[in-house]
Amino acid sequence: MTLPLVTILDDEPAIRSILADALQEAGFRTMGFARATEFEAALKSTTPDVCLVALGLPDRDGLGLVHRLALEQGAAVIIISGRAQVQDRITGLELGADDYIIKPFDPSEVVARVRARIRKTRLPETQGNTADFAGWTAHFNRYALTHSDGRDVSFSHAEGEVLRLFLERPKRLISRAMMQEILGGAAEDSFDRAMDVRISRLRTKLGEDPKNPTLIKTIYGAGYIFLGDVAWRG
Amino acid sequence: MTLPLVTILDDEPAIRSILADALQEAGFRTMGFARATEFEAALKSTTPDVCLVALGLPDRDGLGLVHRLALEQGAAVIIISGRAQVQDRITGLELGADDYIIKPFDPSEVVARVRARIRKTRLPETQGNTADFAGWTAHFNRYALTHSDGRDVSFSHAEGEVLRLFLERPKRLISRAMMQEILGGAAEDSFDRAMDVRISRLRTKLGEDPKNPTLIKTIYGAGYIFLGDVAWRG
DNA sequence: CAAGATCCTAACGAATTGTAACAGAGGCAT
DNA sequence: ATGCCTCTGTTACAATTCGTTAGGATCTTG
Repeated sequence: MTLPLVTILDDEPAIRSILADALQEAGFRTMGFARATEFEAALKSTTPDVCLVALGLPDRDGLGLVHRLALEQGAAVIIISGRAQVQDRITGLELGADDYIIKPFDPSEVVARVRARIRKTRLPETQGNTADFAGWTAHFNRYALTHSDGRDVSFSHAEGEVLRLFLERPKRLISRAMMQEILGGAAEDSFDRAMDVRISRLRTKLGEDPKNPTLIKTIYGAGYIFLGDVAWRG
Repeated sequence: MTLPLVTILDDEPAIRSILADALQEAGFRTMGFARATEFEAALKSTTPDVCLVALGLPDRDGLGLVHRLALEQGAAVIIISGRAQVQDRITGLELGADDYIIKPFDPSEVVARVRARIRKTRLPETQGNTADFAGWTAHFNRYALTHSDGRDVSFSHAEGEVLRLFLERPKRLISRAMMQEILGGAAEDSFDRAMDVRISRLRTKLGEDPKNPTLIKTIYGAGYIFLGDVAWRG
């Protein structure tokens, strides 16, 4: 897979470049933004692994942004702030931030904290080829799903890719961009219904009620999310 | 699932009890240990969600322990240390710690950081996704509302955002600005009735009497307020 | 009560998503 | 090769979501 992507949102160019340098040196890709709106626009087409967010931006109070990022995007969020009060840190963390770094900071500590985040976010080496969820057992080695009630459905390679993608990231939002990237990242052209079709077919095999899917949820304008507890084995 | 378990490993009884109190108050189970060997013995029979680990223990160098914990147990590890040098923090984080808190610390910040860890590890349980209020139960994971009288209404993502916003702040005034902030933070540009419409649709689904809303009250010129007792669970 | 600000909501439409139907590419046995 | 089957992207159209608009309702102020 590609290098982890770290976004930097701060209105001070100096800080952006310090962080970008340190992070790139440490082996990350970076993208910098001066204002929240730009950043949000970029989020539509990419999925960062870690987002560094400054508070006190000119165009928006960063806290709300943090909240949405953490909740919807499921990305790791690290606040970088000049506000050093304990209470500030607490509210930042409560709103969904993963970490809170106070200015002035040491770039290498930031790098270390980013690494710590990524370590946890990145998947622990796709374990096995069998996973249990919601009464189903997915056998990736033989391309089949078995249900505890006896049903036995086989799935194709393409369907398996999507299923695995979901089962490896349960309860996290998966953006279309990420899916394109991880799966056969074909044309970004929004005229790409291929992914929808794959998901549609997978839903059918899982016996989802089209009007009311319970396992694979669509988040309009954002992506999909797989609900259901997954247990991998072997 | 049961309450999240937090272990505290520190040789100073005072610190153990301060942390234990704060964490229990915040709704965690805690287990305290004075020395690493005890702690390791306990690990054989339990799996903590978060481990607070002091460095400079009498019987063992904490760093090695952290490393093994992070690597083998996969548990979230937060170092609590008196060593404040940047280099200490970096090596701690590099060795696998998730966070590094410096003594002296504020107990409530520790709680906030523990919560932040757990949120990422145990999304389902901790990130409350079910709440009861006024005869309704909101199931955020399946985007549905059920009423004790049997009604079953589904809601969209955008509606869910608003509902959650309210349920997380019952009986408190929520200004329009705050809503813009936390929700789709679009343009503050004046003519934004989008929020009104969202609320309107939500009210409809809740079966509010338009003339006399009992749950979502409008405070003319100030914002909204959600009345009704909310009980989050799971 | 008038004037103006603020809020509600039905209706519209752009964007996004679901899925049935079609078509091309291989695979495989005949 | 031929015919049949499966897999999978493409197309076309239906359905859904959700912001915008606009006109009316409601509130505050003087």
